[in-house]
Amino acid sequence: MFIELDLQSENPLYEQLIDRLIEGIASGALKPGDPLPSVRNLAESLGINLHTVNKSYTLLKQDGFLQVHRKRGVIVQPDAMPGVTAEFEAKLFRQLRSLAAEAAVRGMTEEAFVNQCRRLYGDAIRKRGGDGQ
Amino acid sequence: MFIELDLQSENPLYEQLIDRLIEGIASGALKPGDPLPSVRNLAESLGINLHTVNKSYTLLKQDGFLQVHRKRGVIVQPDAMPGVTAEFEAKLFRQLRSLAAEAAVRGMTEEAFVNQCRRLYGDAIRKRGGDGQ
Amino acid sequence: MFIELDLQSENPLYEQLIDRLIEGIASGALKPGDPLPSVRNLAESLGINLHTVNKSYTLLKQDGFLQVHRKRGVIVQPDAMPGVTAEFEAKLFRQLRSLAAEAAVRGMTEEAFVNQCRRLYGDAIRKRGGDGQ
Amino acid sequence: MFIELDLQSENPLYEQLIDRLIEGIASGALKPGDPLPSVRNLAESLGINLHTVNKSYTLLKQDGFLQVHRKRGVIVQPDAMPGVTAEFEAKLFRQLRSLAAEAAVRGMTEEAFVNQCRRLYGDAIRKRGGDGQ
DNA sequence: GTGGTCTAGACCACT
DNA sequence: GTGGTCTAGACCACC
Repeated sequence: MFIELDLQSENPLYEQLIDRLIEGIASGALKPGDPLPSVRNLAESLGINLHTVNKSYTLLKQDGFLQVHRKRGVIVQPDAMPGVTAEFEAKLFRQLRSLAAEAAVRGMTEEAFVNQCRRLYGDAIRKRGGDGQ
Repeated sequence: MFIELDLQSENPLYEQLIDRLIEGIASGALKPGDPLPSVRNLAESLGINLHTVNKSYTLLKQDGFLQVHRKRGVIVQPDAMPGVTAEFEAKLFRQLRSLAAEAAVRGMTEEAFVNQCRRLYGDAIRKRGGDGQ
Repeated sequence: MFIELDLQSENPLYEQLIDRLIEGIASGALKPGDPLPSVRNLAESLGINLHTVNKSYTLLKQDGFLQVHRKRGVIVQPDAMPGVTAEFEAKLFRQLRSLAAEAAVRGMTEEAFVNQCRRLYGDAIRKRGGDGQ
Repeated sequence: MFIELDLQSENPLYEQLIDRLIEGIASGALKPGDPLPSVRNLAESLGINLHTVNKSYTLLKQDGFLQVHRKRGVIVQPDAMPGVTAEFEAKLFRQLRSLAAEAAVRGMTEEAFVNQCRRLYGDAIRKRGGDGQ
């Protein structure tokens, strides 16, 4: 799990971190039950503040992607991952609609757009069953 | 062009307005050369601040989606729309990667995800050749 | 809305504030659509930190009790309040079970316990339709 | 007395254990004078730290629910259980007020709320006179 | 040592 | 002026 954050991005750090962690779960680099670094460790290794990491963890916990175990610290959800909720569908709809419209206006064909979607989904799960590093 | 903005959204109003306008262009509701309402008019009819509309127009002009004519006011780009720039590709990549990863983790299959992408692209251009009002 | 927090309580301040605000909504002191003090104002008038108030507001927003309006600031949910979710039922179950067991062991009769429950529910909604102060 | 603790709960383990033991007394599974497992045994069978069990026992002893006999070890209070103290009344008041308010806001009727209270009280004492194992 | 909470002070985007 | 984000430093409860 090498995580890099873009300090210049318009996206807040805690959201970038959330994205990287979900991508890690999708790719299999982070497997159900795997321990995550402590808030302090991760903050230090990323060069950001402890509270920022804590916010990411807390939000991921609220959504069911992580669990906070009394003794084991923070771990990847070992039971069922959250499914496709209405909230996620709404978010997916909103963001895809906006991206699709701009792609169309810019002259990207449906096939080019759809292929990109397919490619990135494939990339996301590429390492599934892999080594975890 | 009925435009609705969500005052409770986390997305800033000016971005929502940009999205709606690009969607209007994609769908054909706004055609190249079509005049847009004046900043003042649109602001009033949407019930938002004049500066907010102005910001949206300015950004769309910078990206080449709109033109400001001395007398005709703001119009939809009558010449070539901006193409698929590196910037847009990067944005598309970033957002799709994040959405795809979350979709995968939530158990959405590749086909379901890709179909949703295709459907929304189709929706975006559905009215092309239509009346535009 | 006179709110008092117990700085000595074992309950965190942000939870106490959440409780007081929900009680305010239940009693009718806070009506749907009513504006809430700004984060800074409330923090100052309560003598606590701005971030603590912010945390309470954020959690109440996530649960659907409050809305954050672009222009109007934070307001009480003007549409439908969140209903009896599975999460709330679980929380209610857990806490009531524990309280009921201890009450029983301490010799409180079922009628005494139930009456207390009824009385506090009545208290909670007592001012409904009242003046709002 | 099958006790299960939730390692992911926000409630500390020692509080969960206290709750389970009081529920055991309420239901009759634990009768006045009954011996409790030693700190060491219980800790091992629950898979938690010895100090955690010790803390629960100590607090229950302080409140009068348990006694520590020189030779018989820890036993359930054989004489009069602690009654309805001012402290307990205050705790009951605080927690019920908060739950009742949230229930009301979420649209739970007084009857539904009170019925749930009555049901859980009934559940708590259901096994009284039963076998205790 | 862990996460949770609170305080303090600062900057920014949005309206 | 509003909420949102980030940093910094501190204390505490739990294990």
